[in-house]
Amino acid sequence: MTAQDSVNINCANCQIRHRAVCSQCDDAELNALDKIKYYKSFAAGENIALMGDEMDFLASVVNGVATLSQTLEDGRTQMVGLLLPSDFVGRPGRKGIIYDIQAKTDILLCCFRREPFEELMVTTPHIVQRLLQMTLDELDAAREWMLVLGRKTAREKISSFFAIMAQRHLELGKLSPLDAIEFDLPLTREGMSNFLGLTLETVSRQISALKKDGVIEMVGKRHVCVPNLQTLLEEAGDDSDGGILS
Amino acid sequence: MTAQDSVNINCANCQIRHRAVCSQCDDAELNALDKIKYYKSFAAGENIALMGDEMDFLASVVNGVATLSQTLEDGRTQMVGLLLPSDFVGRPGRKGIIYDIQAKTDILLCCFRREPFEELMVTTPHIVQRLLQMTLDELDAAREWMLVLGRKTAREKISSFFAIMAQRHLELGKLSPLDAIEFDLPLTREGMSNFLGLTLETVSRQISALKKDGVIEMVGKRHVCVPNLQTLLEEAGDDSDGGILS
DNA sequence: AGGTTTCTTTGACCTAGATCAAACAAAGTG
DNA sequence: CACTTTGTTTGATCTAGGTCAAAGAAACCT
Repeated sequence: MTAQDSVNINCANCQIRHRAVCSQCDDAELNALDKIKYYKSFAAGENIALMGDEMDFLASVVNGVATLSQTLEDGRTQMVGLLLPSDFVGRPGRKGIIYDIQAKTDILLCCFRREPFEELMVTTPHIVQRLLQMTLDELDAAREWMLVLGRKTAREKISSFFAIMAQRHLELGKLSPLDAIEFDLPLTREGMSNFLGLTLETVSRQISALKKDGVIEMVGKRHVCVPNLQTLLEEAGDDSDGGILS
Repeated sequence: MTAQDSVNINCANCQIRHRAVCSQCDDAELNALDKIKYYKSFAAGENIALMGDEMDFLASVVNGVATLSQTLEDGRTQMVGLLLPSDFVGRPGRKGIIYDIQAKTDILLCCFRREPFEELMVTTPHIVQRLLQMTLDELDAAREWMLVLGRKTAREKISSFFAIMAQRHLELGKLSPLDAIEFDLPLTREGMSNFLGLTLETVSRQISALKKDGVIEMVGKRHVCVPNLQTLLEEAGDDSDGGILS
């Protein structure tokens, strides 16, 4: 009922067609997928699934943002995945959900019924191959994130998060890495604190500090402007290579 | 030259045959793999590959332990992977190594030449399918680890690490989860500190504390005895389900 | 417009774990 | 066997980030 009707969606005009799990499929394979798919949207804040649930579909995020998170008995929670457009939701071969999956903005999913999808995985190598690539990329991202969680200071953590957002934005957009980059934060301060293993107060303080030091500019609470990506990367600690125009 | 000659290794008597990347292969497929593989061993402490290297093989760990880790400019390092027997080393489709890979004990790898292995991946669905399963498992493990890094206390972190070791040991062994579990630590105190995002002093202190409280017993510096797994799991904070005999 | 509710910022204080330092233990070496 | 080297333990102190508290600020009601 949200973005779903604004565009009449189908594979031909799909925005994530070239990045999602179906990106390596030919027309016949796409056709097979089309038969087992349906669109479903969730409102911001809504739970897509909770730990312990069974999910009878797998999906691609078409637009919007969702998170995966884990919570300890006493309420401490850690985000373990950030699902952006083209990302895959759910695990083939296992119905049971082991993370909470929550929509952070209004979100539209392209859902595949589990049974026939898993059958397609056997007969359609392109799907498994693409899924393997995507999973390997997620694993790399998770490992980068582990470095952030385990070894970076609060300021470096916030900078790293902004850098991830900025770079995601760069990939999708058309701008040069030398321009200023602007984007909206998909998470509240609390969301960021759960992403980074901090408290929301520390997140707020570090954002204020980065603002004061001119590393970022804020328009309202959610809109960020990064005047110089290189400076931000240095603050994040993963400067490494001179890294221009990679 | 270590474990390699103690057993005359081949697929028929391979200890990891049923868990590794080749576990779903039939005889013909195994035969194709056999043609492109060779064994290679590394001594404890030796680097298998360093960040920036190119690796012209992919491999399964046959025996021994290796680690993946990332290091910041100023020397802070975070372990991001622990490679145990049957685990897969290297990323198909990317020669460039983005983590340091180091042998922590003497280790034996079953190496596949990259080019022909990647060709096999196209023609042999069983390999890609198994690799996808294994990668999804690693991703789950990485996410569990993110919760540890981001939200657990030092005591919980150490307990979690011991719990992982104990459970790995349970899987391979034949004992009941109600027995006492014994195993050797594959890492030094510093290794554990890099695994858990702590300093080695904190690791040492927390081990002493767990020992004093009877949660674990130590024989020498490296051999651990867990008299009661349930108690350890409670200390680790992931008690959750009553969890007997799962 | 007044009144919730939700999110954010900032201040004051405290503590878990880091840092600095020293002694000890075990293993390898000449 | 004395002598490094490498790993471990324990103590004393410090500090980054957590906790507790309160006051904005924005959005959403009715």
